[in-house]
Amino acid sequence: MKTTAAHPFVRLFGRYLRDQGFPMTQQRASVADVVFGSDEHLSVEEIEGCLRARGERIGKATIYRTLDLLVRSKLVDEHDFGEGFKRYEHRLSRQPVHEHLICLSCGKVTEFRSSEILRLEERVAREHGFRPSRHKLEIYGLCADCRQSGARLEDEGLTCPIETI
Amino acid sequence: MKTTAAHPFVRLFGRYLRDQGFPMTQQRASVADVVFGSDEHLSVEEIEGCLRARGERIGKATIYRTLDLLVRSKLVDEHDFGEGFKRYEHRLSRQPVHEHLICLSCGKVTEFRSSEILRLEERVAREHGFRPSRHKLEIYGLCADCRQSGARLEDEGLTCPIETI
DNA sequence: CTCAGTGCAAACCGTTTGCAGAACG
DNA sequence: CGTTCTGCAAACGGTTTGCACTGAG
Repeated sequence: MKTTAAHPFVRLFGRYLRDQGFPMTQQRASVADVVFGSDEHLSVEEIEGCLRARGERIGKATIYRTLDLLVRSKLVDEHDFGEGFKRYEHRLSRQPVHEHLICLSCGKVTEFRSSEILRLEERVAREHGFRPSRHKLEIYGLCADCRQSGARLEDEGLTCPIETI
Repeated sequence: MKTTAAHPFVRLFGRYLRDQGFPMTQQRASVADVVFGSDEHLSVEEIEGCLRARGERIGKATIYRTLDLLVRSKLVDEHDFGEGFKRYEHRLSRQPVHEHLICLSCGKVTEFRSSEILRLEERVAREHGFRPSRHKLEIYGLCADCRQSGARLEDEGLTCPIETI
């Protein structure tokens, strides 16, 4: 049942479910509690691990189905950082719109805000007759820690840079 | 054999292969020719279709392996627009760094350049001790055509916006 | 001849789905 | 009690891999 220390934001999810005519089950509450209780960008595997660490065994299918509801509710964002699987991040207690710095060595994700990007989105969209709905700005590279521990990014490619053709 | 009308950029790929000690085969030349011959963002399925239309039957595995080489050579960029599969775009005859507008209704991809984004990348990275390697800016929404034909993006989520908590 | 490349089919892996049984209201 | 959810396992789909065969040098 795990009524212990349920994250307050879980109630918001409960409201969304009620609005949509879906019941709040203990599995849904548990998955939501894990997601709202972390400020990381969690993978399904990590979520499953957190649940198991609490002594709750919830099937992957249920986790996926609950994440789908959380994303629909707009309380949670889904990200694909090109790792071959998705990551999930709740949108509460943080700036609703933010961008990501992703370390190519350790995978750490850092968030940052930018107002310029909103202006840029607006302007570019206008120039193309495009109605923007959302954007994604990701900067990939090496985080401070990995730089210091001497991590390197392999670089191959043509010996003659294409610009010199 | 298809010596007919091979795209000149294929020779660059040949040079890369030679540099790496790999032979240029007719399959590799054909895949490269299709990619360099299009200014679209092609999926593997589309590449396979182009090859078939020319009367060439090349196995998917070979196409994937060749695309891997093309990406390594930095002559081709790999993109994931969240469709569940990858798209490939050659980097020649166009601005090497550019961003994408992606229509959520018809899937059309439009490119644009932005110098602000480079400055922004530089500044944000410096603020976080991050060494940037590349970035990705994608704006999702409705293209002009889809707007005119009355396309809509469904929107659900909480009835009470989270900002009002 | 030799060795890497190719093509087929099977494996992979994150994710989705079908269905029998459990749980909510 | 009916309806929805859950959990298992099988299915899915894009991508990767193993391996016998082919072909280039």
